[in-house]
Amino acid sequence: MTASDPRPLDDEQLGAYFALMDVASLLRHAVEQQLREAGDLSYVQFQLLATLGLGTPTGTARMTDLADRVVYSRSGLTYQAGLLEAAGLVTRAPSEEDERSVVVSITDAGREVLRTVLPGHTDVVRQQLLEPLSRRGTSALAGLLTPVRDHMRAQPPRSAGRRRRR
Amino acid sequence: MTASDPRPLDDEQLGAYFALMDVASLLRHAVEQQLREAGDLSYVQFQLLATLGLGTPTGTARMTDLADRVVYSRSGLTYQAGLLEAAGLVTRAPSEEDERSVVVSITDAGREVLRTVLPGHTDVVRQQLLEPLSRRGTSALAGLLTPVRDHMRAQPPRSAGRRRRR
DNA sequence: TATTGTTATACTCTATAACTATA
DNA sequence: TATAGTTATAGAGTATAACAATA
Repeated sequence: MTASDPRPLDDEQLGAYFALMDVASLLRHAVEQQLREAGDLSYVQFQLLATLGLGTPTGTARMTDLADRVVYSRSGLTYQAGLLEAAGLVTRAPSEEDERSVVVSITDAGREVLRTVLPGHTDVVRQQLLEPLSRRGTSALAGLLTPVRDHMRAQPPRSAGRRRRR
Repeated sequence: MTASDPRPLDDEQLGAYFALMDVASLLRHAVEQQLREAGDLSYVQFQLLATLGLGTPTGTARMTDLADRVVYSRSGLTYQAGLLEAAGLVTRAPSEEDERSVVVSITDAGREVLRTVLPGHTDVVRQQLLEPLSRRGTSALAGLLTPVRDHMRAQPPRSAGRRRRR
């Protein structure tokens, strides 16, 4: 527990904070519309498919690891994974190493949906975010925010947090 | 309507996009927890109060202007404004210039809640976002994202969009 | 006719707590 | 005992369409 700085944020700090939140919020809204129309996916569902299909070599992940990465509660992931499974885009099977764990795998149909959705998705991201940033800005933004994400993720994990705090 | 670029995003572009979305998502989650505990506010409600209390000289705004800035549908804003009004944090009154419009005003109680919530809010933003960014990074981030927000907002407004597209 | 705002409604999503099963 | 995951449940939030009132 660090002592808190009593000074209010200055205009530049507030500007960075609100700009970040507004841009992400507007972008997410735009992107969600595209995903819904192109593939009947929510953004969270897209994140899950993208994590499995683009972010791992095997196309598989444990439920808890997915929850820590994408969703903030275990039951939330169970719900979303259930929807994806019902749509045939992922499968769930008990892990062979640890019988408590469940391994989620993207299916061929899941990869197909990802392929279908990706071009339009890319268009939206390019038009809304990347175009006004330009090449150099894109690089700078990634350089700034990637360490921030790492810093945030280094803090106590979301899925287990509640449980451990009892 | 611009022709779409058929090339997929490269790693740097994907990195910037996902880092932005992840950071905003994690930050929003952290901030929402603080707002709920400190002042029983959702993030949207905080945005509304902050827009009125910090973003305008008069502490007032029209419903439609608030909707365009904060929420994405008129009915969504009616709902949130209703909650804030029931809590005594804002008032709503018909505009004198245009009888169709409703002017929302932050109350003293609303400003008080804002004051109560702000120090803890600031702590979270500082610890999660600003500290790892450092001074220079904060400035750079604001410089990158403010034009992006302007670019996004220059596009057809959210509240009227659906209606006009009929 | 177009715009402002509200209402009714239905739906999606999320989190909490209780529970089962395995380590 | 601790961890992985599910279920039941309840609540918050959002959007759509239909509506009333004013410009």
